[in-house]
Amino acid sequence: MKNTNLPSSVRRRLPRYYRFARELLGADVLRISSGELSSMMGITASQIRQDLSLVGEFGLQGYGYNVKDLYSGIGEIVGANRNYNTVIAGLTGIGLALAKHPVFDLRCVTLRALFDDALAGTETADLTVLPMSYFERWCTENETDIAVLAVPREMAVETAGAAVRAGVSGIWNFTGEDIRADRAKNDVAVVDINLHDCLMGLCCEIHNGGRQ
Amino acid sequence: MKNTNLPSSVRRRLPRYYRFARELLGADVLRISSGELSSMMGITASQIRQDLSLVGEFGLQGYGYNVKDLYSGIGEIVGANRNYNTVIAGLTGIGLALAKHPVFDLRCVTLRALFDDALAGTETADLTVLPMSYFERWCTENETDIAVLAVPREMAVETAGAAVRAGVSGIWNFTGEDIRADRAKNDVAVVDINLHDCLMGLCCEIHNGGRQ
DNA sequence: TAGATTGTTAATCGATTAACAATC
DNA sequence: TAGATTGTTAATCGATTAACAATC
Repeated sequence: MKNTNLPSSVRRRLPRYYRFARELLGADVLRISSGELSSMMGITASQIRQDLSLVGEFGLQGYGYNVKDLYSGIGEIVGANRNYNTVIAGLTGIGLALAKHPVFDLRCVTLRALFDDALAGTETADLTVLPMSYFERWCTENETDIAVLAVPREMAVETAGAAVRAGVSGIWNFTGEDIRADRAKNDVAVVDINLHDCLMGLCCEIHNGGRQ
Repeated sequence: MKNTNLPSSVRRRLPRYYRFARELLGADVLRISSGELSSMMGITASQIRQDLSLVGEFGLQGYGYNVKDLYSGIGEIVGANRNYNTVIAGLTGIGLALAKHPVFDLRCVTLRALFDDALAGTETADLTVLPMSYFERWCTENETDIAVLAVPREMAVETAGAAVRAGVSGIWNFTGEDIRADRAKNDVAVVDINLHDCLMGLCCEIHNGGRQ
């Protein structure tokens, strides 16, 4: 690891680099040049070299990047070697789909508990669903790292509050209500996924003539 | 409408402005200043004034912004007054959740058809699910604007190709495979939602000490 | 009029790209 | 050695912020 104080623009690209590195590794590719990676990823070779040089030192002049080093190097910065205990609150709609989604095959993320009143007591994804009233206490007692919020929008703020009080480190919010880091607490990372805004963004791109 | 050639940074923020304008309108707020909006949205008042002045002229010096004008003005640029015929391909997991999700209550987006082999013939969201083999022809014959891809990853490229051949204007891609505009066609807008990258991004933020 | 708040300009800041010397 | 490709610097480009005159 070279520089922990990466520009946020670079840090935001890391998960994608990491995915490509993993896929190359899975395909038994040993080395790759910035030029090849550039055409695979659709970004400039210059940007790739600039980014990767800030992240670490896995390149070899005249040769390219060693895929294995790339994968483990990015993994370290991205935090893929730790384990993140994760829970989902709300299983009506998106929550249930996420519980079964391959995204939770990520080695570093472990789904530990599911909360939903209507489905409490049933089994999903090898877990027994718990009622929402258990949410805050369970998260507090079980060192929860990530809370996925998929409750109805009206419950969003309340549930986010419970997650923060329970001491989670990150919130992945699908409720449609903005949670935002500044509303939570300084040391809680928040990613708001607003499907509404996102679809409207696509409409906007279409309306203004696609790519431009 | 003032300037169609908005910087993309501004255009990307429009859906969120639009959402806040709609909510203010729903709450019967008649006027709002950049300062008030700033604290609601968590961005600077300066950026709001800069952005909105590029978008149109709904501000009044000494008064603020007329919420109704704001809503209709942004709606026009964002393309909210048209109708987008939309289909979903793949109902295992995320696709089914999306079909039932309030995101499709957006007035300008109309869900017209659902495609899935396992569920073909059943009813969902007031529509009879069609088999995937009908996908391309149906989209061609029914002037489809947006195709939501939620098929298994292995089918992603094939299904995206079918959508492009059918002449859709936009693709909302949840498959986990990159589709990207440059892989599709110049006049097709693509929004890739990669849940995997997104969750890894949250892990990365947590690992590097939350917000910084 | 006085107070408030926009629209706009200029200054700053950060991100991307181009170019090339260093080096395997 | 010759060829290839990185790492890094400098140049460009774009986005954000600060400041204030214009104006309701």
